[in-house]
Amino acid sequence: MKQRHAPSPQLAPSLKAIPFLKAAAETRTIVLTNRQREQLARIGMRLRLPPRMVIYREDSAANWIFAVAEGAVKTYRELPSGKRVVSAFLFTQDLFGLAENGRYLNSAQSLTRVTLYRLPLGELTVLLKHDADLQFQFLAKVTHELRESQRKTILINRRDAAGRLAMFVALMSAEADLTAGSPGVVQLPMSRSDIAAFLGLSLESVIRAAAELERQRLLKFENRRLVRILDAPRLAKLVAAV
Amino acid sequence: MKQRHAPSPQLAPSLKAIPFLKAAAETRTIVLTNRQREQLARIGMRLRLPPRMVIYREDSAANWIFAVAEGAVKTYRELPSGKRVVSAFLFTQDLFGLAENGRYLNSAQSLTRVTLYRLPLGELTVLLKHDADLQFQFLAKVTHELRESQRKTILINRRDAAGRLAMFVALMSAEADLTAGSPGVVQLPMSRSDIAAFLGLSLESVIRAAAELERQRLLKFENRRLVRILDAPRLAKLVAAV
DNA sequence: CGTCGTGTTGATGGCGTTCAAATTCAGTGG
DNA sequence: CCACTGAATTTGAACGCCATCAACACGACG
Repeated sequence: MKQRHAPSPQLAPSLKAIPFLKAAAETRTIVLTNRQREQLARIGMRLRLPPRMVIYREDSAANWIFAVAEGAVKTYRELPSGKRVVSAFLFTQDLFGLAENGRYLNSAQSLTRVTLYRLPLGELTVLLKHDADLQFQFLAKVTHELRESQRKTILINRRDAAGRLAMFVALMSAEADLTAGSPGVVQLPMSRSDIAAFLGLSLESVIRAAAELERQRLLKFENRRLVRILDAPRLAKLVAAV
Repeated sequence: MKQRHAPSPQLAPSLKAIPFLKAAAETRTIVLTNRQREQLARIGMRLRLPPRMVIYREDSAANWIFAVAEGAVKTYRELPSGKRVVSAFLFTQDLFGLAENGRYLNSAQSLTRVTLYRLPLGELTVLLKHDADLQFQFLAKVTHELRESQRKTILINRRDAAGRLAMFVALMSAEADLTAGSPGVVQLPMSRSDIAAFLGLSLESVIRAAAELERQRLLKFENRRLVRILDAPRLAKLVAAV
């Protein structure tokens, strides 16, 4: 019945977000207290899933919110035309399971082997209404996601495919920096099609953009799931050149 | 305290959002209690501003969050290239003033004469940490904005200018429905340039798209600030045809 | 009546989409 | 270890749409 003490930091539910209030330099991410993580662990369930598993479907009853402990997940929407749009890629300490009126707004699928925390929305709501500090962390997290979403909108507004792909790699690179790994080498757990569906480009355009960035000696696509950043300063310049 | 003496719904701070939990049909929007609105009114200040007034600038210290009581506001970003991107248009019961590390991420400007509530972020934070129910309403509101932002991303993904403009008019129409007004007639408090900057199109494309929608007898642009929806069903079909 | 900001129309070129076909890659089983 | 196989990726060619540049109209305001 009793949970083990002090769950591993990687595996206990935790959230990644830049606070909206001014914070000390080292407080770049919000941190849950051990007690809060224990509370979340108590109401939640830890799941391990293989790649390509559908976690939930659009329009189904939204009974849970999910926190990524390890691995990568994509959320996507099916448009009436049959096209798939990837709303977001989620990594360690990200939350997903956005709902409206008790229904999920998109579908979610694992990209890699993932470890998730599945939190019952009803119990979580009760918990949040009793623990304002915990809720504040969630508020900060959702605010963080809102910022990310607005950034994505700006990204999508770019007309040039190479610029969009550069921004995407920069994004993934920032992600990778948080999870260690050799600098300048970025893992891409998603397929080219997923990247295209995320960037709002055709698959072919993504590939041509990748070729263009290699031609410019900014990036080197070592293989399908690995990019090396060859010239970070020039890449940053291209990313900023909106 | 008697409910009858409630402050005017239009003017007291209030928030508009569809809840993420399943709710009764009539509970389509969240409602603050009178007590909560009084608390917000106590720490906040009511402002009346003329059109075209800059409310805050990108990168300046984010000391306040704003709630629209009446009127229309736009938030926008200046890109390095000098282009302006309109992040959002805000109307009655919307919240704006998104910050990161104590700095605003965009600028805000009034489009019409507006009445705002200006809430000091520090005091609001304290209030939220003491009143979990109130905070929950803010959480719901930010979640709502996140959904809106994701919808906008999908909107922007459309390639055809006419489709984007149709979606925009549909959006404004949904907005107008909440604030009364004759059905089928939609006010556009923003300029064509603003619409273009919001939709990620050139000004000329917006105008041509408008002409195209008139040619198809879907809309009639009565004047620069007024559209009439001529054929709602076909408009809806075009909007959905993503 | 002039002027400036806003809105409109026309012509051209570039870039991404689309359709089509070739090629590589990761499994799988022999 | 190697051949097989379907999926993912890559390359090529033509077309269409939107951005851009340029000229012009309109309307509010002095």
